[in-house]
Amino acid sequence: MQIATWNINGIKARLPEVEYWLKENKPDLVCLQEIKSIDENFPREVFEDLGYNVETHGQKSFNGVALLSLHPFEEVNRGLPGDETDEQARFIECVISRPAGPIRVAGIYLPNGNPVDTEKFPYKLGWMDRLITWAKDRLLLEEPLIITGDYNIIPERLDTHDHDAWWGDALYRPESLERFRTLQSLGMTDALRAVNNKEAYTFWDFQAGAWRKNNGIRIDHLMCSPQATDHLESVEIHKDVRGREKPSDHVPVVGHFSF
DNA sequence: ATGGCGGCTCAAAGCCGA
Repeated sequence: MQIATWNINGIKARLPEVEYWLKENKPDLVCLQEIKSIDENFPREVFEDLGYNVETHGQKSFNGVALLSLHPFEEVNRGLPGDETDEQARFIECVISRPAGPIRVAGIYLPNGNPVDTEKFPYKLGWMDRLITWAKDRLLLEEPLIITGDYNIIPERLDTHDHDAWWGDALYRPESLERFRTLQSLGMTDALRAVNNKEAYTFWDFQAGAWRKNNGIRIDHLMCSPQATDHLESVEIHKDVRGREKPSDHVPVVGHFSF
């Protein structure tokens, strides 16, 4: 089974690319971030025609996440618990069923958090604290659990082209990394890093020739519970997608699992 | 990154992302 994450930076602008990529790769389950669309305007029929079940948690102009699955959804939950006042659409969770049992997947768009001297940074940290609380609860189920999406976290030095340029940014500083480490210490494994100990980026800025110069960072992750990690076979970063016509600034990351 | 690009929007210039 292939489970993928992709921050598409706007479904309206990216629909032809997403459609092309799905046809080429036929992943079982895709978590999309930054659909930048309300639920009513999401082009679900396009994906349904390709055989996908579609669930969205949209928002006007900004954020918004979606799930596309070739397998029926057994359960879908929208919004990260823990703060009733949070109106940003950044979390959607589902359960799909396989003969061997359920597989639980959460698609997340973790807040960027910049600039760090504004309310955006504590919002990011609070969101991560809520994610940790939620993950602790879900891990008690001892199911295959994959929390995947745009984490807006650079896990380590190997994941940036320029440590000095990024260190101190909301994506790469102690308060953010401490919380990412907490998630790891709970038993969530960084799938890419578990199978590949080399430089591997998932994002290149639109600006300053970042793609041309390979000035990238790795911020899109598949974090796997022990029961999911047991079935992890490989992880592919579809880097070529960044070089296509009218690309997103993120590329798809695909986990291959033996379930 | 003192933001150069790109997407979004009450549709021009401003907000947002990372």
